[in-house]
Amino acid sequence: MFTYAEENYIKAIFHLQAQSDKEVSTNAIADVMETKPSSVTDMVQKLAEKKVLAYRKYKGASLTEQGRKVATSVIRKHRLWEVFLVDKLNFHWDEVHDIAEQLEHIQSDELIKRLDKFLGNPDFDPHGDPIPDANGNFKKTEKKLLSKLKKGQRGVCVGVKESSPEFLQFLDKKNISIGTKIKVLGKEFFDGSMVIEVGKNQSFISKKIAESLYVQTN
Amino acid sequence: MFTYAEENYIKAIFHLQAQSDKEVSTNAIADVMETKPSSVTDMVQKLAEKKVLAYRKYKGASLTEQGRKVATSVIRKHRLWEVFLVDKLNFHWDEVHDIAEQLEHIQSDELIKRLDKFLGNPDFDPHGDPIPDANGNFKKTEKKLLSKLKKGQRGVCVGVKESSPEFLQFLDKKNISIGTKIKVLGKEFFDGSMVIEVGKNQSFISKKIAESLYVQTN
DNA sequence: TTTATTTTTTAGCCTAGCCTAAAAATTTAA
DNA sequence: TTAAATTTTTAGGCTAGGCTAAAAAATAAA
Ligand SMILES: [Mn+2]
Ligand SMILES: [Mn+2]
Ligand SMILES: [Mn+2]
Ligand SMILES: [Mn+2]
Repeated sequence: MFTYAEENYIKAIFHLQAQSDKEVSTNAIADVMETKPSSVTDMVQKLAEKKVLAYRKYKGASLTEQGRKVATSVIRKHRLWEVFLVDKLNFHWDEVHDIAEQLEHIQSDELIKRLDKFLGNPDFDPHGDPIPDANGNFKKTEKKLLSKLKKGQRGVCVGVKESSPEFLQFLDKKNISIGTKIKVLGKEFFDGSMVIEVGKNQSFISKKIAESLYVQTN
Repeated sequence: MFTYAEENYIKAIFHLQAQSDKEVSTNAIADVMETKPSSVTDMVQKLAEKKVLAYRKYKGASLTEQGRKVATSVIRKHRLWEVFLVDKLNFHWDEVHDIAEQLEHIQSDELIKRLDKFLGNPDFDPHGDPIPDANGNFKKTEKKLLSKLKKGQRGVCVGVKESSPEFLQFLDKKNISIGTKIKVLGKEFFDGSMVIEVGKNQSFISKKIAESLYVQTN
């Protein structure tokens, strides 16, 4: 139905819209797709003809319901495969993204149905990102950025905002992973840095890090 | 390194050479690839430049050592994924080929290493075809066509020469699968048909079928 | 409210992989 | 050993998905 390139564009636009919700600019898409704006214009015009997005010249693109359906399907596949790689093949969470980028394009509804079952119908991927169901619905959770916590508050790490290998490896060094309990021991107003307790140890965390970690408080 | 199309051509040429060993003709390749001979000429010329095959105008193509390496790697992946689909996701053996055609192109040595281990380092795929090791070596077996058996001889089904869903579903109806014990009760000289014993039942088998089933005698 | 800058689109070109039609080489038949 | 049939290659064209350079529109600055 859709080529790999088309699926990747649709997915990228979905993620961009998740941030701002408005129409997505040509340049923004070119940025995340690592292509030139002129190539993006070509592609969004084709995707508009295919009815997966609405496109207004000089204004931008926004996915139609059909487009959202395609996007969530690809995202569902990506995240299920990541669970497979970590849970079944014992990959580390910083190694799975690139392989999942390939696997997400494999076409077979039956395969995904069975994979989902085989994995125990997981709700979250190894980075704490929610896995949409077959209808494209995400389970809502009340996670917040670690940076929002006040001194003395506790939270459980439930996700990462960015899942680059570099950042994930940094978290490993700090002994932080999904499920880790974190307590804010101190917070520096001036630069937003924090001192946190992880297990029996305490760590210094910059603002940048505190803004890349999702926690759940209860 | 190689595109999907290139990998598919290389794999097809490998399989054609496995039959005859000589140079493979343009038409033969076009046939199995379901493309036109002119497209094949284009592609083999490109693959010759990439050193995966030797090509002599009007004579045909034959894989180099490098080409064989690529082919066996793709075949290894295809068959390992088929094992995964059948053993882990409970697909039936007639459903897995098309999905494996996609999965065989996923690029990650580490993935295949781990998948192989996860599956228990299988030697054969669900159709009885040998899975080459990481160096491209196939385990030799002394299988023969069921049609070679004489009246009274027994054998165990170890493979199918052709694995189209239609044929596999036909075998299901006859209660034949990998590991099934078969005894030749009668053989018709005139048309090569056979009467065989499968479990407690007996079946009539045409020559075409008897020439599509591999058995091992001991 | 002009002018300058930035963003976006258009025009034209490229490669991969396919196609058809025609030419050339090879093989088979007479 | 010529003629006919088949196989293979070449020539030219098409679509997908990129690119650069130039034009046009939108936005920001003066
Ligand atoms: Mn990922
Ligand atoms: Mn993820
Ligand atoms: Mn197969
Ligand atoms: Mn097989």
